[in-house]
Amino acid sequence: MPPDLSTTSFALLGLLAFDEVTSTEGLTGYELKQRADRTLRFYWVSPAMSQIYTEVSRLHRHGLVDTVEQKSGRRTTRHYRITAEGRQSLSVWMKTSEIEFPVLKHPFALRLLMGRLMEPADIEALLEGYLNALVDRRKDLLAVRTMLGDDEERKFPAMVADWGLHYYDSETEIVKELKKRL
Amino acid sequence: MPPDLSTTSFALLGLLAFDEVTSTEGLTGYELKQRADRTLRFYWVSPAMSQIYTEVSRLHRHGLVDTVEQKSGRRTTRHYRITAEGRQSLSVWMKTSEIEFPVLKHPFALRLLMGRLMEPADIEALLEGYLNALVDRRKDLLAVRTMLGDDEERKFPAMVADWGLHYYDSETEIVKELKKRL
DNA sequence: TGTAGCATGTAAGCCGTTACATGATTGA
DNA sequence: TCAATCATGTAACGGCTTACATGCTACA
Repeated sequence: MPPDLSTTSFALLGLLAFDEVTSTEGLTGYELKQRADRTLRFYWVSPAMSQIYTEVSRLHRHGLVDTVEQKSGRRTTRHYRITAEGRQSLSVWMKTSEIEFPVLKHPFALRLLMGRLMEPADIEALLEGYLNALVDRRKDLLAVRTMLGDDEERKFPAMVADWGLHYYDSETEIVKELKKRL
Repeated sequence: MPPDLSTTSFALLGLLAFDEVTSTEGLTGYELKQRADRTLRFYWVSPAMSQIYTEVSRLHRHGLVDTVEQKSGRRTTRHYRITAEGRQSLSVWMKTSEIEFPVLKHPFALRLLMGRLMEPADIEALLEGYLNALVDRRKDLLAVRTMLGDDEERKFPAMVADWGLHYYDSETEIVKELKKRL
């Protein structure tokens, strides 16, 4: 039975599992944050640096990762790698944990809900603002998608990136329609 | 300048603002939770009862709501109404607060991201499970949408409900496509 | 030489949850 | 009379953020 860790913990462990395929020396906390910014943030969250370090030492305490330390001066740089136990735990978690329905925290939709309290021009500006934000986000995600390419190795991250792009496109579509309906 | 409250606080204040149109005696914490379950949970969160009571007394402390108390036996039932100051604060918040890009916590997408660690049959079951959950959710939201009807009074909640339905339909569509791509 | 990026961590505190405790009212 | 629903609240704690503190490395 895998230790009872948060989804975020397992998500980070997943990043380490994925990294294992390509590299051997493991990832630092800093690098983990970069990976999270590139993938996790679109479908989960990208935890703060301080949170990354907390999670990674928790994983270490449970034996799910091991570390390679590099000393330079009075500083220690730690590279984390998933262990056999970690792979096992992750796999069990993937198969057995309860999967909650997605949670959406949508500040734009929340404000539209209270549209009665705003001027028509403000509502229009609100939706326009969201459309612009979507353009930026889509650009970021498309860059990730392009980087992933079409090889088998990254098939699943690519699928999830396509999923995200589809979502952003769908949002753009409905928000344009809603704007017309104002 | 409105007091610095969480988005959830303002969301609850928004429910009270909306209620004011139709009723006069205000809402209890319990009723507030029911409203949140009907609307907020689809685009934000439906806070736990304990959180509702915490927020509502915070709003009271800031003078954004007032209370009408009904005593029966040794229990007190409190009805909360938005005050003029509350309306003002809410309106300022709506116009001036920074609007963050939506946050999606998507446990299904997160697992698909690590698809490499699963058997093909498990991945299929994962997506199938999400499709089923979407059917249930859509049913709930459709019931809400139907209840809202098409009168001007509830125009914005209706728009946001339509937005939600569009989102669930879009998810269903892309997940079916992804299933084929497996 | 100074600043941007790499790198690690602690402390304080907010938001929100679950568990627990209590009591009134309605209707089968 | 007993269960469901209405109704309120406290305590403990988890997860996560921001602010703060520190130091190395490369390069303009």
